[in-house]
Amino acid sequence: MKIYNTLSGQKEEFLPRGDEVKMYVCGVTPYDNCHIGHAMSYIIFDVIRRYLQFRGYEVKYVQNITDIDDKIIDRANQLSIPPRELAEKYINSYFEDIDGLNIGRADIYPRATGEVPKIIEVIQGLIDKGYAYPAGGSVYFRVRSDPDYGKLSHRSLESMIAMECAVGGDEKEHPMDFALWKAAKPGEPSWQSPWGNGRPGWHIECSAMSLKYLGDTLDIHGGGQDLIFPHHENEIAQSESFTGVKPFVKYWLHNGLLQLGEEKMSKSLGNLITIKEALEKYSPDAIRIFILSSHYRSPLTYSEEALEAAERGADRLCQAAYSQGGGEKSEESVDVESYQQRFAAVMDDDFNTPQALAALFDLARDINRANEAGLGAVEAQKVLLELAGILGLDLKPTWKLVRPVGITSAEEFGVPTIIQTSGEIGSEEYIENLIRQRDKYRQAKQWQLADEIRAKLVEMGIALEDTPQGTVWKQKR
RNA sequence: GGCGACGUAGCCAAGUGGUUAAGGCGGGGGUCUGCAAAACCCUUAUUCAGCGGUUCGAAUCCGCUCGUCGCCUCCA
Repeated sequence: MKIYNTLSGQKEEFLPRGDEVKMYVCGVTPYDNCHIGHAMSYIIFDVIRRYLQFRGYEVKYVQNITDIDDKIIDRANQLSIPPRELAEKYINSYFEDIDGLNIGRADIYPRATGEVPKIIEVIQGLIDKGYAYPAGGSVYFRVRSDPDYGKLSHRSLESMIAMECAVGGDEKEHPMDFALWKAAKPGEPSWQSPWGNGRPGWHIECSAMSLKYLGDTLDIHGGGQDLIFPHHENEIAQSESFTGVKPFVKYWLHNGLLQLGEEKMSKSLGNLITIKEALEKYSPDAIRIFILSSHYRSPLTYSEEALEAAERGADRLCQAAYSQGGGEKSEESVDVESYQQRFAAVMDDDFNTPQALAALFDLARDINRANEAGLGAVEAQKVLLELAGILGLDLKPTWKLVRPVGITSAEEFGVPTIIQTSGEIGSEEYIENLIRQRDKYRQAKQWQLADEIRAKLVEMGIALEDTPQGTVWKQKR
């Protein structure tokens, strides 16, 4: 298996250090609802984890929650609620979102506020070794003490300072030095430390948590490309300086960013579509297909059109997974092995999900073809579901079958122009009664009346399909 | 200003030196169907932003031009 490593800028053979793959992905700062840019990142790493497991690896997956930072404090103050309450609310919202998108949960979700002792331990260690210094109640990392600083983002300290963006902090020795610990301001939540009351800086929690839960070296560390600098660069500096062990991370993986229109979708720009909004309009499978149909390292632009295309694609896969063959011949006619191999081969090449999806669509066509010819495709359908499952696609059947009814008396067509049915309007009972009524008209070859009912159902957003087994229907999204 | 990515059919999007340029959506024609729907079959890029170069051979490598985007500040 080959994986593209941001650190080397190349695809590398994937060789985890132990039996268990140690995987860490940067999580959310819960001060607002997540948008589909976040969904993109978490879906991609969910697929990577599922695929590793499929390939037989044990995976230990840790994802942090930054439940204390400037934005949480600001927003909480605006709303006049405690920061903890705000964070709690959006952590719950986050879990609803990932569950809704069929994203598997990480094994551990450590929270910054729950890891303060470990954070203090790491900071103290860095001070002791001369990599950090306290100043004015805060503690800063001394970037000049790390000769490797800039190796992930491929830039030099000189080039960073060249842009006179060196902001603030007269107390810092070097403009690029960054905070490990922030001195408490009045009214902010704070913790006691050897340097006075304060709270953790942004980058230090990830170092502390990954060291604590996964050890000195991780196999995979993931996140969006916007985290490469400064966040991940700083994590490397902190972790490698603290442990003296290199590398901190064997494979750095970064996903491309979701664009909305001409710009990156982001909370600060406010140009976003939340996961909840997306899930109201589209199925989880459609959202996943949309995201996985482009390579994870490429940027992707959100559009309604693309999501709708993905929705139809999801329908197509689902249809193929559950369609019934007409024939008696049970002999398997699809070469499932070639599809399994093709799927694995493209996923082995830096998780080429667009190619993996292409394989699934080809397999779906083969299944339909077999069914059309009355040949067996049961095994192929199982394989389709299995491979789709690696991409986190559920392919849940949405069609419901209504069996045909016989005509019991001619009177049933006595007052044919009035569509009447029992059950609460819009309920399943109501819909299925209408379908049975239409069925009777069809058997009596009263096409116009039958079509009238179908038109009424279509108006209600119900799609009908007449099959040899009966009429199936579903609510269109 | 520095670093990086990208520009492939109506739309989305793979492919990165050599047989017919994946796949999805959409469009057109057909089969099936009472009609539909779904499905299946055929079809939809002689060509990969433009211009040069390297090569027996390039969408794929190199240079330049144009255009778009990301990072360098909080961000998945």
